[in-house]
Amino acid sequence: MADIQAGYLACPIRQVISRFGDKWSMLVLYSLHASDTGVLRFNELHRLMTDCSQKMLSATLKNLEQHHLVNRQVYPVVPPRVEYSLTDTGKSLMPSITSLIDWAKMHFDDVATRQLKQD
Amino acid sequence: MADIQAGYLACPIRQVISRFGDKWSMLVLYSLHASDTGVLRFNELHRLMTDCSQKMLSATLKNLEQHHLVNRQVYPVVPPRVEYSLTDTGKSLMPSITSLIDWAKMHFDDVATRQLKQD
DNA sequence: TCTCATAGTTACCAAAAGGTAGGAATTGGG
DNA sequence: CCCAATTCCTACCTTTTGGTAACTATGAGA
Repeated sequence: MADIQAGYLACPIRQVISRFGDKWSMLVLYSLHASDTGVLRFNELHRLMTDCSQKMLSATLKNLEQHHLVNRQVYPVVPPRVEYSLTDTGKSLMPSITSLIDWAKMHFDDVATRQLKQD
Repeated sequence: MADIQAGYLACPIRQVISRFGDKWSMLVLYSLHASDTGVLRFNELHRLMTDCSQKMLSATLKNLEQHHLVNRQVYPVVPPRVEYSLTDTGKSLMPSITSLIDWAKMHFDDVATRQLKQD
């Protein structure tokens, strides 16, 4: 309770929201987490998230890399090969994210169904 | 893994992001969760989140109410008294949110410190 | 020489989010 | 009669977010 008011920088919720509260970050993290090898190339990610533009995927990955949640491994070949994977910090975040996802799976089916009935 | 591609409506991450990925929703939920009685009036919430404008607090609460995460109890007195509290669905979300918060507390002190050193 | 593939970047634009300031409704108290 | 208190709403504006489309670099293969 007390720490809510304890200032902008000290508030963990704001930290979370400002870092992966955007439209695509969690999806990227979860995609990497859920992939067989834990490693995905740019276009592989893009194929998993077709409605994310190249621009946004690129920006999202850059942001996640800057916050040390994903690794970016570049192979100097042509055509370029770049592989993304979760850092240890990124991996440590996944239980919290999957917890959120599990909650959503349990509750949003109802909501979606309810909404469909109403519409 | 497979369900990422399974369409927009079926993706639980998008459901979460679109519902409480905004700037204030999680803060409201957590404020209610962390308060002594579990009940807060509009101005009490506002005092806990002074940098949230009245407009945004009002909009956030309306949104959370529409998604059945908070109850809105109106007492027809003058001046008006409106009390907000978590619904059972809202309460069921809290473990996931506190998990995220705990993760952030563990990891963002480092990040903040690192950033301060670099700046 | 022409094309293809990869992993982006850039310019431009539209939409959404969010801030500020003021209003509105009500009625008990001075 | 006027003001204060509470919970909003509205108009207006700025900032942020995100989309589209085109462009870049490079070397391998036709």
